[in-house]
Amino acid sequence: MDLPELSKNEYDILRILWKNGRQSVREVHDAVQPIYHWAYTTTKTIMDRMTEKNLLSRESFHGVYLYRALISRPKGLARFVQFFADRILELDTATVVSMLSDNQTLTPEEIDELEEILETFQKKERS
Amino acid sequence: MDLPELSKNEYDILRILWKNGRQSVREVHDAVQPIYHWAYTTTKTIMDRMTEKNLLSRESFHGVYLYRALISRPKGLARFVQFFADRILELDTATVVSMLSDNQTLTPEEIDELEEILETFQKKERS
DNA sequence: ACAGAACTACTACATTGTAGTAATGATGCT
DNA sequence: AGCATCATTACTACAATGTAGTAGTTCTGT
Repeated sequence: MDLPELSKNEYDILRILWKNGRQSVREVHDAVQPIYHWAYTTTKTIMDRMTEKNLLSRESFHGVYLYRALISRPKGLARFVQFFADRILELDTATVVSMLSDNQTLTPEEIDELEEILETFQKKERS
Repeated sequence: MDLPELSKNEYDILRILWKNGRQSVREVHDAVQPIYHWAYTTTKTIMDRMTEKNLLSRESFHGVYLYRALISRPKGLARFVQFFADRILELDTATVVSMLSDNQTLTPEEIDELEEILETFQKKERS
């Protein structure tokens, strides 16, 4: 499973699921509501497409589907960090990663994972 | 002219033009080549669409079109900074802006402009 | 003056952003 | 228990974006 290129929408859906574990469309929808003022069916469509792409899995639970993130947070973050460091800040990713780690947004294990992802990714990119 | 939502592609084209001033498709194309391995016509299409949206202007110069950015760098950056601070780092934009300013990626005037943009933007967003 | 190279306009098709509609299933009320 | 209503789902739709091909036009070197 290689590093996906997530859209903002997709990323924000994942963010909810990383935070709250498995949830229904309704729950995710209510959670993104303050940020995106989507119609309910918009949330649904995005989540279904993400399921097709294996970014999410879903299982039926008492008549409703519950969705779950299939990629880790470091994996979801990596390309954003890469892009932001590289092309907005124009500095190396290490500085940005250290902000994330100071910040305790990610656990130390997640930081490790992120660092490793970025390393292999950058190596591949240069070749 | 309100704050545009730029795609990564669009942003990277603008980045070239901010750096180098007015350029032909060929020049921009060669400059993005290391990052995106686009076909020449892809670069062209993106730039034409950006022209339609008034992100770029173009003028004919000895039989070739030269393109120029119509928005300032702080304007182009603002939404990325906003998104990144808010949803990736989950901290306020000030911290990120201070990185940009330490970094001398932007001139002090550009930093000022960026700060102002973010302020009004966030005010609007909350309302 | 013409062959080939570069440039431009137009077209194309898949994916994403955003949402509506119709069908199906669950729930509450009488 | 039976029906009206509400929520959920599947399917469809249409514009914008990502990515590129083709055909026509212009330039340039010989």
